[in-house]
Amino acid sequence: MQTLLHHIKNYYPLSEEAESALHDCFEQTVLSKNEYLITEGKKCRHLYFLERGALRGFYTVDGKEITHWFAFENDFVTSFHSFITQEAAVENIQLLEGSILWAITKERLDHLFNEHHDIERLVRIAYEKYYIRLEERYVNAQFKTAAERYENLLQQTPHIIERVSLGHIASYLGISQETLSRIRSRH
Amino acid sequence: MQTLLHHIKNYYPLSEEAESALHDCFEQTVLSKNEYLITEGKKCRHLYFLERGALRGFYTVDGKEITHWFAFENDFVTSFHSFITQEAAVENIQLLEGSILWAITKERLDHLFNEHHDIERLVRIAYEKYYIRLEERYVNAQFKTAAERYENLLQQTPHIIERVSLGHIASYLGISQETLSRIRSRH
DNA sequence: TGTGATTTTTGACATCCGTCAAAAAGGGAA
DNA sequence: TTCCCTTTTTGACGGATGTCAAAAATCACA
Repeated sequence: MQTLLHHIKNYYPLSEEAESALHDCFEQTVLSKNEYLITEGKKCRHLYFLERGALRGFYTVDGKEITHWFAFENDFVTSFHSFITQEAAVENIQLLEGSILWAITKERLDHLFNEHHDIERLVRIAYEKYYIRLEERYVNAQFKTAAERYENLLQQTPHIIERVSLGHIASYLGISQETLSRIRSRH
Repeated sequence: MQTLLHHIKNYYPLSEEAESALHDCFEQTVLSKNEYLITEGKKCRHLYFLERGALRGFYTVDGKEITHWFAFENDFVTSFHSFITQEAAVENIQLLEGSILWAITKERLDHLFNEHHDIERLVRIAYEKYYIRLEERYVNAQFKTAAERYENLLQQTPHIIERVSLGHIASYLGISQETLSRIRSRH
């Protein structure tokens, strides 16, 4: 929990009241490897903070799993579309490692927004950072070669190789596992 | 200006004071076809609302222009990364048609956030919608074929064909103009 | 340590797409 | 209309990537 509060200060320094209100609204969730945090078809009611562990988000298309993001320590995660719209999720979130998460419901978060302007500001600023990050990923996905995307991933998340299977990484990069293997073999 | 205020109500209904404060902070900008709204290397100080017209955002890589978005009526536009961080822009925004825009500076917007909690909420909610839209574009870019992406674009923005050259559209789809031409010729 | 399951690599082949080059079509101005 | 410039299409070719199949390496757990 201290990790979460400490991390949040990177976005925006909260008042003590806001901080303690936040403290009261998050609940710890501990799950083990391969379990599911969110399953497609079900409404996603929580926003999670990942204190320790690793997750992946994926769609299933024609029976194939398409991993579209990974999350590690200090990431906020949820099925964003479902959390915001409160419609059924179209994606799954699975544990790649045993993980410790902190969860807050949408109702509680909305309530916090009403009570504490600075919490809404914090989230507004967090959205800005996450938007910029996604925009960068988008440009990479669309306009760089598979080899460049792989290099990029290694630079930004060097330890991902030790924590995530190459099959999942290939899927994330939008290429086949065989192609990733060949990219790696020619350095 | 009424268009802007009317459009904003789709996101969140503002108090009268907030609405009139907003009203005072936007300034009209009129530019003609092929002019630049934002040039790479320059800091982007404004967020724009596009009342009438069409724009494109693009990077230059190895002397080639890579269009990564289009904007039409009722879109908010800016070089997002530059506007948020106030660093130099890495992209250009160019007019595809003569356009009417409404501009607000970052300073004024931040000031509005402090004065009006509901304006910050409005923007927080707008970010959510824009994030979801980008997420969808990301998944499309990464995991769909060129032909599917083209079909998708036509469904979402049917009139784009009449307003944007095929060269720009091909660039936006991440394919060469020749490939787009072939996709179109086989329906 | 041994065994079976999973992950990763390698090979062969077809397909999609980019590039270069040139032709065709379209648009604007006198 | 005619001319010129821009946009779009078409053709030929090569390279990158996907798919299928099988071998090799690694991992999990008894």
